[in-house]
Amino acid sequence: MLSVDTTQLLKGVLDLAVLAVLRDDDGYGYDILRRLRTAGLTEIGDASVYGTLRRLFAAGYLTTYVVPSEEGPHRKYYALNPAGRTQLKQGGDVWRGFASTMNTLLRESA
Amino acid sequence: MLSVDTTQLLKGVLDLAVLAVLRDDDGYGYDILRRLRTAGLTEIGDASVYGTLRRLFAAGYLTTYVVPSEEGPHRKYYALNPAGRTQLKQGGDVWRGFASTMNTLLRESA
DNA sequence: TGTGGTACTGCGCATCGCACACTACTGTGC
DNA sequence: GCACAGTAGTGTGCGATGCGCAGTACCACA
Repeated sequence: MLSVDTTQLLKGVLDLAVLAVLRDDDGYGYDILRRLRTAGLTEIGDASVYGTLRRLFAAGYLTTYVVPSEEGPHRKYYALNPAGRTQLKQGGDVWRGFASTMNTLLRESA
Repeated sequence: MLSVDTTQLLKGVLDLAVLAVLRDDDGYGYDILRRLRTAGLTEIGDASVYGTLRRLFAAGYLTTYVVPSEEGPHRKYYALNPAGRTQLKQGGDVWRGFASTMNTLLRESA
């Protein structure tokens, strides 16, 4: 409610983060969650990632395939398709522009 | 819905942006809106700014005083109080950490 | 009189991250 | 055999927040 909340900062950026960690290697939800947490987004919730993956898939940015595992439940892998790569690129540009604007605002203390 | 939406990126950051533009000079809503748009947040909605000001005030980060204007309606000025300055500082730190994490994620293309 | 710019309020909506509960499979230890 | 932890996914509903839009009000100018 008050105080600085990372949750709100994630809005609109989690999509981008998920696309980013899928750029070089396909991944399944649980693994992507670990990648994001390892990367520094330590407070991310599991439901957020699964939800994001479903949204990105519904939006046509990802393809998916199921792989049975010998050490647990099946894994639903996701992979970037061309539209996803375009989105990642565009999103990155928007992010950089936005971040740059914010940095300027925060640092104009002369 | 699809495409890259600046709206979502603002979530949680608008607070910070408003605190930032109030750091050096008090301001009233309409003026703060102009400052933010000038600074680069061109697509920001007026209701967002007014709402944010009310929230920040309710949270105890701002003081306010009304100044009658000779060329239009009265103006409700807002000013940072000590809690607001603390919040600005902390928020800035959180933002920089978060932005740094995202930049790393987006640029790990070897 | 009416049109446009200034300035603020309130209502309701859409998005999205998240907590929580639930299902389900595997391996380990009692 | 059974409880338990770790892995993996789905579905529901909530809360925070930016935004569109309507409404109010004041001023200047034609």
